[in-house]
Amino acid sequence: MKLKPVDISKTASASSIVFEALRKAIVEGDLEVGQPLRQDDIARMFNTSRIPVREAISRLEEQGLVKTQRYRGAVVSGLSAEEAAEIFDLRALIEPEIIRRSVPRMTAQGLRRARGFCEDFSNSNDPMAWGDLNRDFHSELYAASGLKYHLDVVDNAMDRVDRYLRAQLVLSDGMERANREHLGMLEACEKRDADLAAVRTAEHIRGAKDSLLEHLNELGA
Amino acid sequence: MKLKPVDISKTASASSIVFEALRKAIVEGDLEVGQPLRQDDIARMFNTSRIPVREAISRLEEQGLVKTQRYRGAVVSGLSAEEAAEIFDLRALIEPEIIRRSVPRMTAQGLRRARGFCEDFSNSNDPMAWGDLNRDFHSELYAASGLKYHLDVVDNAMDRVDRYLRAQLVLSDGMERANREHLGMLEACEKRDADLAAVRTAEHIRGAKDSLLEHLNELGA
DNA sequence: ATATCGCATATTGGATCCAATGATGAAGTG
DNA sequence: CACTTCATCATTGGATCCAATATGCGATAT
Repeated sequence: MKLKPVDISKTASASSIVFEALRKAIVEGDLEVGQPLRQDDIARMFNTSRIPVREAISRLEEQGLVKTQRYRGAVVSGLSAEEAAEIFDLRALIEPEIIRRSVPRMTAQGLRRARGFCEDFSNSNDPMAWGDLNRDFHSELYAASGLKYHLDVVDNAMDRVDRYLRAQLVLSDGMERANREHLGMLEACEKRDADLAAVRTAEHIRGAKDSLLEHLNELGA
Repeated sequence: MKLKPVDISKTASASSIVFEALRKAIVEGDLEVGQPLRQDDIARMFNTSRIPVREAISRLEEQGLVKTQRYRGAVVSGLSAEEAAEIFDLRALIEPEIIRRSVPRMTAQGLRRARGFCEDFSNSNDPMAWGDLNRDFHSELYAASGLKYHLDVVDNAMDRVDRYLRAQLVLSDGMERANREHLGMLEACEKRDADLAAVRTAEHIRGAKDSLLEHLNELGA
């Protein structure tokens, strides 16, 4: 008899289910910036009491996804253009380093998976799916690095700007350009040219940032 | 009548008091790695119920300072040598960039404060105080950058390796060397040489990492 | 008419209680 | 004597209840 071992001690608790659901909803923009999170409402939605909801909210706050004021509840936190820019800058600093250390350790399967995400991304016509595929692609390229802490930091950074990233993709040439740049990154990885991959990753992120800021300015002006 | 305005809505809740106290105790090494955090005990210590304690613990987990298993509670999480090294690497990547952007914006007062921390650090004979003064010095140099998100990330990184940093300082020439390197960083800032400050910051962090790993190997061998 | 006060309601923070699960150890069985 | 079984206890996760605070609206006074 062969069984796939599953760590049963990690079965989801109510609070982590609520946390993940809220996190996803906030990150993907289903909940608007500034919208208050009513503990009662959320508890009813998940058929639980407010206790797990409160734990979830306090974890979200620790991640910077909501802001709470005592006795006044939590609201989805947004970013100013400057704050978003800063986070893109941090990504442009870290992710090239991750991919540099990842390239020499990438397997053929990993590269195939990355190419798969890249193609799915370019073929998809569903703007809702773009964000996920974009992240899948990046994550796949970074996974081989084995840099767990770096990946945590980048994941949080991407969470914080995810909604802006999605906006950037639907803007004018965002999609076409992301695609082109992804292919460039992928090629560099396949050629095992870590430095080139790093350079192209940095350019890719800075490009997304600049394009986003431009459009934000247009909207603001 | 003149009153100093205080934002009363930010007065600490029980859960945040517990959170800060536990965080400090873990970061500074007062709680040993692997030690379980009993909700009841902690609640008694703070004269509250377990509810705020649980919120505090879930926030600590979000920060990576404890690990919890369902129905088995939370334990203080430690780092392997590799994980500690990875965090130092991330610091060596980010902090030079922060200081580079900070240098042109530093005020004379800021530089004076930094020099003050640096001198206190070098004059102090209390190993317990070294860790704090070291962090104060770094924070002061970084503050002018205005890079809030970067600073958050670095703060968490420092929290995670704080106990190792303290260990490194008491090791052989750790203190003397940190002092020398701090002076070098400070000089560069005072000369308004951002690039030099960045280089010296990177060397400082990599030096601390190498020295720490060496000694860990000695202990392990 | 407007500003202020006060009360009713909504909402959060925390305490207490109950249920679910993991640890411990004693008794029974081969 | 080793090994299993099962009952007890300790501990966590969640529900319900109560207290503290904010918000909104209407009455009242100027």
